[in-house]
Amino acid sequence: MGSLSDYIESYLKLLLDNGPHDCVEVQRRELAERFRCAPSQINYVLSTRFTVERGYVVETRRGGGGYIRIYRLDEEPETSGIHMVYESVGDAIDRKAAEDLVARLVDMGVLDERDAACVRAAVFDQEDTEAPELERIIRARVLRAILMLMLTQPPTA
Amino acid sequence: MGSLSDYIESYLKLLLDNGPHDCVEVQRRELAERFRCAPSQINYVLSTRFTVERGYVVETRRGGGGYIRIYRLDEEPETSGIHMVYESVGDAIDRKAAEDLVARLVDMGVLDERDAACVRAAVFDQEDTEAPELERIIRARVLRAILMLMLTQPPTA
DNA sequence: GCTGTTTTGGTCAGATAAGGTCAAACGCAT
DNA sequence: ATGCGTTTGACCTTATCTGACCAAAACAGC
Repeated sequence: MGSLSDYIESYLKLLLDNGPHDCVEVQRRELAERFRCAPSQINYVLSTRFTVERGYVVETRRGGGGYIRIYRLDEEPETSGIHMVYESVGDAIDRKAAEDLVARLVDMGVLDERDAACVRAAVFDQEDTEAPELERIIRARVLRAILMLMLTQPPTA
Repeated sequence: MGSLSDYIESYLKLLLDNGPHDCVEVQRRELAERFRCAPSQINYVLSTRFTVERGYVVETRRGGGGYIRIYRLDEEPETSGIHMVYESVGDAIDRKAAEDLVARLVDMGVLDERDAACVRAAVFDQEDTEAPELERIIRARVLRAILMLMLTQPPTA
């Protein structure tokens, strides 16, 4: 306990605790200056401590007026569907495994029927192409991305 | 949301929202003065945010009494959203065209922000693979499938 | 009707202002 | 001395903004 990364981490969590929302917006450059470190240090902190598995979502924008926005998710990461998605979806996944995952998420009550239908439209109701392995890889990516978004931003929220 | 371009964009959309028609007329120089920027900044905003793909048509005239007129293309909701999806999404589609379509559907009010975010997660926030053409084909299929579902089964319905 | 001047807007290359990536160096505990 | 988490720096990508120069439309005086 005492590394620069730890300090940056606590600083950001402090901002989250004190702010009115579960969200903070900072600038990489400004943060790096405040802590007198290389800007890429900030990326290191984000990628090791503010991951989805730990209950955070990070959103960024480049260019003039760029920013880094950190959202804190309210669920317990362990029990949530998020954890399951990370466990079940690897680099590649076949249709059946994907369908099973969606069914389980619906069962758990973390995914509603409409969301499930969207996911099915996006990843199952698709013809096969001539590149089955690439297809499994793309399916995994799309599935993970869309489920992550749905779970981190539930409907009506 | 903090860049000058963003402010100019919202200002113009505000004028469109408050005006009696789906059309607004401004002067480039006057706008540039209001926002204290180079006149060409206005062209930048127009060319990045008020494109046909996003549902706007811009008409200009030079010389004394010159103007910049922005029309917001207004389609009938519901049915035409579906129509647009069929028009815009062919056998294959690149990222930019897909993004523009989604932005336009949001603008039209037939797709809410969360659905849009899901679609973006599914089709844009994806790394490139080594098979770009196949990727464009899969993107088109996924995009069409998911948008059709979302439009035919709107949230809260 | 011409012609030149003024008033607009258009274009495009380059500057500026973010943030991202990755490999190598560092440093401490085992 | 090796391994892992940390830290840095060089280089890249994206988004925005400006300025110099160009083009068209209107207008004024002939």
